[in-house]
Order: sequence, then C-alpha cells, then structure tokens
Amino acid sequence: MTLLKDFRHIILYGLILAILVFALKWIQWKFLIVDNAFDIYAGLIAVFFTILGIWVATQLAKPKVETVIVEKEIFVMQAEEFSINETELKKLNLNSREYEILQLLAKGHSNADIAANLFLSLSTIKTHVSNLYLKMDVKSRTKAITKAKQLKIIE
Amino acid sequence: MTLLKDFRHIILYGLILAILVFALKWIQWKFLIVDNAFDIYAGLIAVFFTILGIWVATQLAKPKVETVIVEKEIFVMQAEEFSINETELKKLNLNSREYEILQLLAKGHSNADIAANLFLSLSTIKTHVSNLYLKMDVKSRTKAITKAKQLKIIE
DNA sequence: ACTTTTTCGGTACTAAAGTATGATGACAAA
DNA sequence: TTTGTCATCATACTTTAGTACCGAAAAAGT
Repeated sequence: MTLLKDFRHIILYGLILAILVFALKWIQWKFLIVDNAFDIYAGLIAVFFTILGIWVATQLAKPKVETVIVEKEIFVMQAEEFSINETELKKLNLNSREYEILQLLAKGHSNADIAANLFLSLSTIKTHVSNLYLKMDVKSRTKAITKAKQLKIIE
Repeated sequence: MTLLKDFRHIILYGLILAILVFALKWIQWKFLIVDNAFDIYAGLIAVFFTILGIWVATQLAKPKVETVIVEKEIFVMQAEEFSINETELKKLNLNSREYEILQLLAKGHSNADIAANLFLSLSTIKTHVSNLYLKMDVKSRTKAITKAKQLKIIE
C-alpha cells in the first residue's frame, strides 16, 4: 500500500527531475551568450529548488497532528453500591453459622423460623444467637440488627 | 515517530537526487571534457536549496490541532436522598404515637426503653406496639422493622 | 491416637415480647 | 348532655427471646 505510493512518488520525482534537467539545459542554452546572467540563473535555480523542496516536503510529510486532550467531566450518579464492610466483619470474628443466623435475624425471622430454615433445633439457634450477641456486644436481636446495619456487615 | 521516517525518506530522495546529478555531471564531464563547472555549481545549488526547502517546510509546517474530547467519568456518591414514602405511610393509618414508637423500635429499643423514653408505662407501649403490629400486619418487632424499612416509611 | 476446636443439642430458668380484655379520663362532635 | 373516639394504664396470660451451664459428636490439628 505505502510501497505503491512511494513508488509512484519516485516515478513522479524522477520525471520532474528529468524535466528540470531539460529546462536547465534550455535556460543555459538560451542565456549562454550573456555571461553575467549567471547570478540570475543561479538565483532562479535556488528559488525554484527551494520551492520544489518545500513542495516535496509538504507532499511527503504526514501532517503534524497535535492532539489536545480536553477532559470533559461527566458526573455519574452511582447507584449506592452496597459493599459489606469486611474489616468490621472480621473484627467481630463471627463464624459462618453465626453470620448466617445474623442475616436471617435481619430479615425478621424468629428463632423457630431460623431453626426450621437451617434444619437445626431451637436450642442450637438460641446458643448461636447468644454467642452472636456476646460477640456483637448487644443484648437483643433488634440491637444486633441495627448494629449490623450500622457497621454495614449485612445488607 | 512518523516525522522521523518521513525525514529519512526526504534524505533518501535528496541523496538519490544528488547522486543522479553527480552521475550526470560525471558522464557529461567525461565525454565532453568541456569547461562546464557552471553545471556542477548549478546542480549543487539545486541540491542545496532543495534540501533547504524541505527543511524550511518541515520547520514551518503548522501542526494541525486536533481537539480530542475525552469524557472523564466522575462518580458521585448520591447521598441516598431518603424520602419517606408518604403514600404507604398513610395507607397504614398509624397515629402519631404508633409512628413514634415504630421509629424507636427500628432503633433497637426495647419496650421498657421506649416507655422510659416517652414517659409512658410499659403497658401502654405494649398496647401501642400490638396495635402497630395489627395495622402493619406483622407479628413481631423485627418483622415490623424490616417491613417499615422495605416500605421506606422510616429511615 | 490424642487433644482441641467447632458445631450441635439439651435442660432449666429469667426476661422480654406479644395477646386479650377491660377500665379510666380527656376531648371533640352530635 | 350524651356519644364516641383515643390515648393511657392495668391485669392476666401465652409465647418468644435470651442466659447459663452442660454434654455429645464431628472436624481439625498435633
């Protein structure tokens, strides 16, 4: 792709070069009689080739693109993404059962409900709940729920 | 980057041009043995000014300023603008006391706490709470709390 | 194989929550 | 004045929650 383009350029420049040489010869022949026309001749050549150089350069040089990055601030309302506070959760050092029960507590389930849900006896739930309260430093399920929500350890 | 590559091309073309001119001159000189120092001089001028033109062009080339607008997302924590669901609240038809008690319930207070807080007897709180449950169609304080939060009638 | 820890379950008891019913006084509407 | 509603309080009772202490089985270290 670029190779073809380059080849075309080369051909073009070759042709231009040829024409220039002939033109040069023609001018030289025409002003041959006048010896002091050399300066004018050289000047013309200089001007012409300078222009040629500029033209070649503009043709060859890919346009300089100066990218100006303008940061447009878009305010996005974040949908309150809930993330459990792992730090606080680990501080409490709850085991999996206790945490499971805490979540069910927060849903408003009674001990009996939880027992049925987890296929455990009411006694077991009671002990788990009591241990949970000790670890959370509360004395009732409602306090446990509110505290858990405050600490963001449950949804 | 690409500029350098282009420059290399230019140099290459310039060299080819120069070599061609010199080759031409050499051939001319060899076969004609004429005093044609003028041609060499003109060729040199041509080559020099071509290169000069190219150089000038690359220097003068104004960079195209391309403005790229980058959208930068800024996440804003929406302050969870809580608004109590007045509609649902009116549906429940709670009186001021019951609603007051509901709010205290949600904070994890016991009946005794609420009684002390509102300067009422435990009995009164119990009746209010019971009536509240009837209106909310629940059977325990935890259910009442979760339902109230679901309906967004309390914070 | 042994300890230790975790998990589960039980008993017994106390405390709190929840239900049912009724009484009292205040206060507004008829 | 009477009526009715409402908030308050009480009694009596049932249910649930919570505490304390203990024991057994399973899992996990050692």
